[in-house]
Amino acid sequence: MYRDHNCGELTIKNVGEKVTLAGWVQRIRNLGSMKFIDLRDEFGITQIVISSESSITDEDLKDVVTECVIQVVGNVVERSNKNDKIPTGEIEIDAEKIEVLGKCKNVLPFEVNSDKAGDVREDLRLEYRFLDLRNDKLHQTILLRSDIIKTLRDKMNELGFKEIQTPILANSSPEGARDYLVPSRLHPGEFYALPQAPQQFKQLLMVSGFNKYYQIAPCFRDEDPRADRAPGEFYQLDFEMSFAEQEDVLSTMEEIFTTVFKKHTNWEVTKPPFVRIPYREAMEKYGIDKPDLRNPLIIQDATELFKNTEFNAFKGKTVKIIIVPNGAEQGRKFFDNMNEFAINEAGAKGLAWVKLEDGNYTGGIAKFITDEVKQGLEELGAKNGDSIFFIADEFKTAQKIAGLVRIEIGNRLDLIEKNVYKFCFIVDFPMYELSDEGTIDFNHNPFSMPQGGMEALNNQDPLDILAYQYDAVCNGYEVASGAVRNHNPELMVKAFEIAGYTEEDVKTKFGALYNAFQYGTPPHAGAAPGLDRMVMLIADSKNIREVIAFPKNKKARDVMMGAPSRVSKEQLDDVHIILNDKK
RNA sequence: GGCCUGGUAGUUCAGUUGGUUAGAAUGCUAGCCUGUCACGCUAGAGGUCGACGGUUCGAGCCCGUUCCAGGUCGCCA
Repeated sequence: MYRDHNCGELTIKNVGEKVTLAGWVQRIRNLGSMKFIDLRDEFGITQIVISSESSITDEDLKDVVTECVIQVVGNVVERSNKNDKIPTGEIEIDAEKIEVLGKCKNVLPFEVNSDKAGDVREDLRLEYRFLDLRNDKLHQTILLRSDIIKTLRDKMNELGFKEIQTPILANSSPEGARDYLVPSRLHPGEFYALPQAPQQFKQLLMVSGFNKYYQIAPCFRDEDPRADRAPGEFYQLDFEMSFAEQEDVLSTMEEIFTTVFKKHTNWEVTKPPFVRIPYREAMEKYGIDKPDLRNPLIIQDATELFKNTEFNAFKGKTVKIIIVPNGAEQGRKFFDNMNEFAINEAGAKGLAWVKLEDGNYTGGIAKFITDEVKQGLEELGAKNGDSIFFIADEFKTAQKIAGLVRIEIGNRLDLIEKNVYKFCFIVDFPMYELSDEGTIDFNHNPFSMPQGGMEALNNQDPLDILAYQYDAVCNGYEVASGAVRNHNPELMVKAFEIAGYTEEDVKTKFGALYNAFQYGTPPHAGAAPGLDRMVMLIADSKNIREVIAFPKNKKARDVMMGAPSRVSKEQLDDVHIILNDKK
């Protein structure tokens, strides 16, 4: 037996007991003839004391260094000096015997469990992730992730969902992100692909009559990462419901999100129903399809106001404005910095602004504000003491830049509401979009049901057709994406035809699904909340790698394990691969 | 792939206009210390200033190239 108690449970009630503890040496305080050791495990810290009367010699303590693993036998005694910062602070263990179970032979690459642990260079922390995970904050986040997964599973089961595993070795799908390929040994020249999502499998489960499916599903996409997007692999709470419409899925998500966020945080959580914002409205008001509703600023259109302007930069452009309440109190530097941001980070040509002070428009482009424009701006809500930013560009670009500027102003002026999770759904995504080459492309998910069905596909401008396609958004992060699926093979063929695919294409690329839909398919819909993002939000972390036990770095490399790596010639031969190393 | 920021003791950082031997904190090592809990005090070790090239009498600092890391855009059905 290595231990009979953990390091977080002994209290004043245990005084007099003889106990055996085991854990890591967090800190040694050597006062000469008397020594203290903070012994740590996942459950807490217990102080070990080696008194002057102890039979433990310095020789016995030779290998007892920071972060080694020891076993301690001793008696629980009441402390003369208590520590009210930790639950075990009223007692300590008077050590009789100390044995090193796991030596720490090497110099630590960084200080483990110090206040500064989170500031250490990230690539070093990733290389020694097993040490970094000893740090309490990160350690607790990974435990939190485990608890969240349990809450999700409990909730899904309670709602009648059944967890079903789908293949990891799947097939390459032509749409979407770049696939991770796995060469086949038995079939020379052929490849599996790791699934980007269990999309087709879960729809096939609906065809098979499974009423409600879910899975904590690993997804693999070979795309560049972001602070909120892990490279390579990530997890989704993937679910699908038969005989379901959009509202059935949205209310299910409301239930899931409020349950898990309320259980694991103290912050205020949006009460259902979450506001449903049509995609086009989101783009107009927030310039982005994942608006942070904690930010009170909104974008308004002022194109009409400036149609007769003398200001060349605005002529013939879409003009978006952001009115910043009490923004006039900001100094010149703030406006210069915002301008710099707009140009360098947002890709704007410039960022015009004015202040509204004592009834006058001052600064920036004030001289171009005519009486007519003044009146218009005031009708849009501008009042004394405000400042106004103007973004003029082509329609889509202006929207996008205004969106980025809105976020930046919110951050710089600290306008973001604190300690709250604000959820919304973005609905009515367009079915199609114009590609850079000017062709019609699927905007989002080719399996989504077009609103208006065959009628719409036949008669509407494809770019006007909306899909039953929705995202869940929380505090500016896309936390889920889903759709009512197109389960009608004829509709599917027509939908693909508009995007330039023939029926044959559909059959080759999505053969299983297309075929299955010929045999009686229930209408179905689903979504996939991102697990990593949820944990990130709940843990209030800015970086997705903080919520993953063994994350890859920005170049999708595992610097601890050394993946990816070269493999032997024999292994390559097995899978019929010859490397082209010339590049 | 583009852009932005960064790279100086084990770690986190400072380093003036280009000027003697590159500093601090922390960690580490040794010594002292009987109530510490981020113990304290004293001493010590520890540096290819990411790499390469250039300008200069002289480069951590200026210039060029390159590597690495993070952020961001592209990308992410």
